[in-house]
Amino acid sequence: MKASQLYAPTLRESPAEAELISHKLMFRAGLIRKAAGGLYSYLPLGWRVIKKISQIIREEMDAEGGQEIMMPIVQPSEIWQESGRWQVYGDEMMRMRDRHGREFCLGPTHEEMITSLVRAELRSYKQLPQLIYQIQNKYRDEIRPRFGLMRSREFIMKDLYSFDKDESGLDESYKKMFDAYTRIFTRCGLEFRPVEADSGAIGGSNSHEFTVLAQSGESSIAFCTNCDFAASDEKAELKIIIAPAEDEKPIEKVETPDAHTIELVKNFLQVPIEKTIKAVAFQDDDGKLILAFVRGDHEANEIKILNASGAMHLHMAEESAIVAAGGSPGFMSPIGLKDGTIVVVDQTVMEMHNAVAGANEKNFHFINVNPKRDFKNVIVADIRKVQAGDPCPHCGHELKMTRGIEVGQVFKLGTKYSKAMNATFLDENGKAKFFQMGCYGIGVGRTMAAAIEQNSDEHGIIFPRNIAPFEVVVCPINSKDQAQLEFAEKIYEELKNSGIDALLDDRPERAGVKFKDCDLIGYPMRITISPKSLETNSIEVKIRKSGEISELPRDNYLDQVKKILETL
RNA sequence: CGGGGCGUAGCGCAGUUUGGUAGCGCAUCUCGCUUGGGACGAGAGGGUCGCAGGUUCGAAUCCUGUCGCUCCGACCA
Repeated sequence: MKASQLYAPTLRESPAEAELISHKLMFRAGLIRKAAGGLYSYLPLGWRVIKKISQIIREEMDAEGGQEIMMPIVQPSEIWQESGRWQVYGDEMMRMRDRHGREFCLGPTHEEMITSLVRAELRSYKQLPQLIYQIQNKYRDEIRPRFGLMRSREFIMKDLYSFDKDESGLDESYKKMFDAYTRIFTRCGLEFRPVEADSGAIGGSNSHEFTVLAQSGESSIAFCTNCDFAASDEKAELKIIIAPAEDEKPIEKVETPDAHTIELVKNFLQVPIEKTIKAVAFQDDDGKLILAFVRGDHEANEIKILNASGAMHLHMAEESAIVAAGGSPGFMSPIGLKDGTIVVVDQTVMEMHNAVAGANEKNFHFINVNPKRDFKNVIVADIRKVQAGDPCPHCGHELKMTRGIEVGQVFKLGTKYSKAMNATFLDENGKAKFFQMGCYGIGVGRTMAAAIEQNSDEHGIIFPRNIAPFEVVVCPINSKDQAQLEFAEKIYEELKNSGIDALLDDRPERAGVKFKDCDLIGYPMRITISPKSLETNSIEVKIRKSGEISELPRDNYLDQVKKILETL
């Protein structure tokens, strides 16, 4: 490809709306353009990257026995009615009617579609397992699309669905995909972690998210400094922290004027924050009060509280509800509440001794609270959020927190969809059984964005070689100098002939302009052709990532170029 | 859905307070000059000022409505 013919409009300035580095750079480098909120066109350079990522995904899916298919984007409502998700999905689903008034949606995902497809044809255990995938646009009418390709309404996703005859088969399929994902993101040049995740609304028993480490990420993860453990902050299971043993003192009520926050209480009573217990009040959809207690320096984890309390949804409690249950906002404890109030206490709180907690009376706290002795009728569970410094639940070493971008997830669905949609096969004994299913997604556009988010500097993108729009750009200093241009063209042809994905920047621009564009777009390697090249019969190689420059003799540069590319 | 901000040339913005017939930088086109890090000079093209209605002799500017974008939050996997 010659740059003079390439549709790659680069910009000096980024649009005002772009917040993330990756968003700005994708826009400035001419990779994408916006059509409307959350809807993007991929220009030639951007699409080349997408195709390279897709190809890596294909190769790894196929290596595990995946078979590529293509299902319709437009899906009939009936299959969604069957699974019950036509209602559940809500406003996030893009819906439409045809001329006869029949309802359809633009597929936000394809569990229903694949299940309805497969149940007609896969009838025997002998046909299992099956790993079936597609790479295709998905539609989710996000309440707030943002960050360019990170959260868009139309996005490219690889979704694979596994069908197994039993749970151990599913375990195997899951493992295959887990390993394939690890290879895919490694090949894409990403620094990532598979993290244990909450399986959320898609359902199922087991789930990992593949998260690219980046400060701008939307999800927060905890990871161990010693072992492989990593989990999303919502999911991370925590060990009980046992406080040092103490003699239990009798409980005592003390006046704590205006000390309605933990900070004020600890200062007023001169106790360490680890000796305090704080409350968070929620109500469920029916208005029922749910009080959660965690140690003063800990944060309550809503998801865990939800699971522990059995509620469907939680929202912050109204003051009146707290008062009605016998509590006093800012001065709450599980002691002396009215019967029937749901109280969830963090497991670590139960191990505290002679602690400080509210007295359920304005301006009063209890001291010398011993939860095991003093708390009655409470649910004890792990309900706090992980924080930096917590011990790893696997090995006990210190956990650290980081932010990340979720680029893929793997779910064990089990029989959730096969049951709902009555998808069965006959087993060895001729008995009908539900498929054990798994689903495995990768956001292709998001992977591109994440790669850029993780690989850039003040000059622009630094593409990992495997997903770069071109591996090498050949850049004559002065394209109007016929000798230089011819020299560059020869190099370009030689690179192409030896299988290297090269671009010739033959634009009649000044060298500075071309260099700036090369850096902005982020080709891993630039080969500069200058008058000196002609004189000494050599080429100059510049590595985008390191800025390193080297002279290579014209005769045998190809092997060295290949060798260097291997490292990028 | 709540709260803030914004819609003026492809991009970034000024002009709006105090109505008087639209401007700057970048980009684009032509010519000259220049060619190792976004040069310079001269010239040119490009905007129903988001849309609709109203006030006015006159509206980018004031009023009403509407659409869209965007940020924070809530919601959601």
